[in-house]
Amino acid sequence: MTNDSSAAEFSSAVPKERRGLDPVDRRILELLQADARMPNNAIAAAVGIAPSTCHGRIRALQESGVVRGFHADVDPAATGRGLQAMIAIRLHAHARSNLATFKDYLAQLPGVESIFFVTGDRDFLIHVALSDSEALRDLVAHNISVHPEVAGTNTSVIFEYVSVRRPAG
Amino acid sequence: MTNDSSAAEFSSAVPKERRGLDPVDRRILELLQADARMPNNAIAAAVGIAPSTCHGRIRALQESGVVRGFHADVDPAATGRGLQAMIAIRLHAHARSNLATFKDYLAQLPGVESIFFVTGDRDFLIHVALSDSEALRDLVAHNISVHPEVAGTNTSVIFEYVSVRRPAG
DNA sequence: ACTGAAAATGTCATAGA
DNA sequence: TCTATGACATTTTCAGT
Repeated sequence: MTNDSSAAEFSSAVPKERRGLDPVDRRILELLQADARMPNNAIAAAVGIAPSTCHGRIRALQESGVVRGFHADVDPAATGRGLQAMIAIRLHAHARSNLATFKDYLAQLPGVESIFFVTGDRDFLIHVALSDSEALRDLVAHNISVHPEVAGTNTSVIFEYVSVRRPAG
Repeated sequence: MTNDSSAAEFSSAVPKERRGLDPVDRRILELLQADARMPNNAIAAAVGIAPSTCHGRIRALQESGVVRGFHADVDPAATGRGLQAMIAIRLHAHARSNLATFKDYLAQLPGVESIFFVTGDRDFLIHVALSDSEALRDLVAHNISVHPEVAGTNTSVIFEYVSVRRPAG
């Protein structure tokens, strides 16, 4: 299993946080991405290590920030927000100094699912999920367009949104 | 199994799938969105119902499709994909009949995190996470732009991506 | 819908490779 | 340092009420 050469000494002494992830770690991550509620011992069996070792690895992955959290994927339509849109926002040139503040403002708006701060002809893209077109119009008209830093917006309705989950490999 | 109280009969006989969500259900959903690994009995205590009842509600929410799954949030940078981008894709007018096929093609490409099928001047927006700019260039040049159905692409690098989690309310 | 018991699971301490 | 085994605490699950 382990070789007895002196080189092995060095490689195993390196802390895990500073190295790349093991194949085993990557496999654990894939399984947890597919199902965050998969039991620890089932994960251990799937990747071929002991449950306690697996538990320690998962804990290390969380504490090192590789795993940022575990979240339920809730259907927006089921909670009364069946209309999704992508709103592109362009800011005035002089307003680009305090982008963090504007980002926090966007995060507080109702229905905002995610925020992309991008290069190119637009500054922000925000993905929103709202009850209906009236709520979308209100959001853009009353909360975004009127903002003094906003130079312009461009709203696209989302017909379909797919979050791609990669299979184990 | 059957109770003899006529009043309780009516209120409990309504199937949960056809009604709107209870305030208790909504609270459970919020907690699970914040932390999918929160223990059932902790959720039950937080929302003020018995663990068995809470467990039944969570199972019903899953089976009715309100909860689509539980997923680990893994930092893309930690798995060697530190460069994120949003690629806008415009299709040829004649190619818009088989959008589902093209969507499946996109979903199979490496690094694709999510796909937005939108209205407006673009047809698709895809959020990708890749190792470096070379991988991004390869993806656009060799896998997207060359596709016969693609009329044009527009790539924006993502400086920051924030997934907004709404607090309990 | 609640309570309590049994089964399954998660967690931690200790020890070996 | 990584891994494995076993004891213990917690949680899930299912019975009855």
